[in-house]
Amino acid sequence: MANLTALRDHNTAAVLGRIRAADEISRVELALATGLTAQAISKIVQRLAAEGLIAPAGRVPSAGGKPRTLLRLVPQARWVVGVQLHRHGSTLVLVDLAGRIVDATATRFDPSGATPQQTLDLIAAQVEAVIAELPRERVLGVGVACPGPLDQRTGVLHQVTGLPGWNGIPLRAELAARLGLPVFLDKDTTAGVLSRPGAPDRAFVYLGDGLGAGLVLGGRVQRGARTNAGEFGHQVIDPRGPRCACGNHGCLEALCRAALADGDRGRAADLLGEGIANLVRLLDLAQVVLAGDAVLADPDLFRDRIGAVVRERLPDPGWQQVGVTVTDAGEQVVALGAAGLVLGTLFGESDADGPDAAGLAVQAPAAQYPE
Amino acid sequence: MANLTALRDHNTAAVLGRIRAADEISRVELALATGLTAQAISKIVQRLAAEGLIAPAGRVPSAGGKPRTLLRLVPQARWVVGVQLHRHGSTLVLVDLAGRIVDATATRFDPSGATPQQTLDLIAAQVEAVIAELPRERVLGVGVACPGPLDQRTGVLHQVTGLPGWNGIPLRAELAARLGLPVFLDKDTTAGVLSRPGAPDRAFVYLGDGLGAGLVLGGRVQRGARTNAGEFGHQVIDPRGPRCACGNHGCLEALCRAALADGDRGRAADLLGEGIANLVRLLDLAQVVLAGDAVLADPDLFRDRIGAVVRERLPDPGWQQVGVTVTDAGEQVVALGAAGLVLGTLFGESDADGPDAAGLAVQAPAAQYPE
DNA sequence: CGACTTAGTCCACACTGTTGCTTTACTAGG
DNA sequence: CCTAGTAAAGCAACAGTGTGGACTAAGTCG
Repeated sequence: MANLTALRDHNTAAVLGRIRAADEISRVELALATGLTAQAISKIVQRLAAEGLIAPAGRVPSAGGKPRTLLRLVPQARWVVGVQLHRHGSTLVLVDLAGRIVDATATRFDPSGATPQQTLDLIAAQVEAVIAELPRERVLGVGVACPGPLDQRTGVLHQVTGLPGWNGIPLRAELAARLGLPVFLDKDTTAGVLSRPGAPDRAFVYLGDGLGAGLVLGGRVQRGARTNAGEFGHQVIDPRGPRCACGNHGCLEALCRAALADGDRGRAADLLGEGIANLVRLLDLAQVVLAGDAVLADPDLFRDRIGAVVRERLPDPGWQQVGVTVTDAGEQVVALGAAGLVLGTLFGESDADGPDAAGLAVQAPAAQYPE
Repeated sequence: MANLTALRDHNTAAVLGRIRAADEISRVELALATGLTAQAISKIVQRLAAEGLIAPAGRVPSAGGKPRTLLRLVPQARWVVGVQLHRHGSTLVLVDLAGRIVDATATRFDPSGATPQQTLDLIAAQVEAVIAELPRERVLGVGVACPGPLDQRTGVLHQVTGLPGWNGIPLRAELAARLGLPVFLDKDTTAGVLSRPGAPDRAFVYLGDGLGAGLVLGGRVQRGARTNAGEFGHQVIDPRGPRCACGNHGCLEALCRAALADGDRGRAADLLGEGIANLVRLLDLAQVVLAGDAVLADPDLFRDRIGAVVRERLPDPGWQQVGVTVTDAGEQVVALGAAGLVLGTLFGESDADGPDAAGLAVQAPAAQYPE
């Protein structure tokens, strides 16, 4: 997969990604940013405009010549559905090209009280409901986020935590067959890191029932050899600490939950800060986004204390530029991130390249396309 | 940078990479592996053969038709020099296309006893000596590995540990000017992970004076926002542990060194195993390569105990496939990895794409090319 | 108003990988 | 030995990519 079509798609995605990142940008700046010639940008922009994805948006004051024409996304040109499936129900969001949540539904139900097939029927019905008013050809696809472990490449669930009976369910194929739309599946934390565009090296840290992380490294999602990267909570921070459900002692997750159980959010934040500082140094990250019930209960405290620990642990001024923030999407982060799985294919943030170094391997398609 | 030239280079590198990985491979298999058509492979192979990089190597028994022609690298077609610069001197290796060390020199000297300029002159002379007999146009370049921190993108050293006076030295440019060859610079641990081809998600863990890691994730080197990823040793494993030089308590590095100081290699291995298990789960790695003086002092012990800890900590059978080995390159790993920095550009393992998600950003060149 | 500057496009072009067909080189069967 | 069948590899024409040079559009400035 590295022919002329791939080249075009790659460049097109890069241009779209730049436009999204800049909100408004001129052709000249696009040429500069991508390294392509003005002529190539001109062609690509024409194609995108013909597809309705972008449109001119005013002009920049001239600097002694013809003024630059600003371009921007047409948010309503395409739509994407993001689904979070968790132990207590589902959350759906309808998202436009600009990444704005246009519609949302949260349903509480007990997935273990029904067969997976029934639950899939329910999810499919929910998706249909949310896109009912839209021209179907403008719906790019559906992203689904689940607790792991799962196989992102094949779209099959494994022993999903708290959902017995789902082991081996080919969720992606099942849903694609029901909907007739492209479906993407990934871990909830991995989806979370795609909830908003961000730095090329960043982490999404989710402290809820469990503790997990999603990683974007070198501008691409890190999924790992078995697409289950992000096990952040079970690192041993204190071998004499309390026993964790995973069998070890003093896992970061166990320590944080113990602190939260004591009502001591400050301690939980400090502990989490230690783990995040380790993470930042290991991977040289520029940005950390926090989320999860526990964090959302007191966002400022977590942001400030974790930021403080990170600054303390990374004294070198060169490292000071680590942005620690709490997600602005609240409880919809993961569903929004699931939508991001689909949008990423358009904007070039997902690693459509697959596992191969050179991006040329024969690859399992990242999405299930209906036949 | 994503034009036809880039496309060709990308495919060429992918084909070369496949040939290296397979040792011997036919055109048909190359087409299958890369997804390119047989015709495209035919053209690329012709070009590579014309450049002398590959040559036919026998045939596969026919299965009822024209037999497949096997292709393989011509190891002597190109050469690469790898340099490790450390606190006590330098190690040089001359490496052929197959990654074999053809010549090697290790020199002990005190870099702090001379000006950086003098040391650079010395290194340049050593490189010249090792390539003296070779046709210069067949020397692809020189890779240099240093302790961090440094800026890989600009090729400038920062406050290198143990080498005062080197802060701000543009090592890459200086050396390229002296040699008239492309020069690549990177952290020693990052170089180490490129010492041999390996899994797309792997780590190189070096336990010597310090403790660091090099990471290849999703088939690309993880360098991070400031190209200083790999700070593996200063994760806090035990907050009540001994004080570390970095100011924190109970860093993995401090604990390991304390164990080694006690003569207790087993404890050091177990501790390191914990850290590595955390790493494997966080990034979902398939392979871990161990190196460093401490490990080489008793390779089997480290391999076996770390392997055992990893298997114990990752009980899910899906995770069992983590290969833990000790490098076969001994004390020359880092220098060999420095050579790998150069070879990677040929075989498509390095991330020539730079930090941008789509690989299209205007980028600082990864190598310094002489003018 | 005219000279100048910058943005953006038209057109011919070089070069990529692809498609359809042919040649090469072997096995199998009479 | 000959013929049919099969698979690998190359040839030639082609579609589509980004590029380079010339040209047009739309401003500023003196």
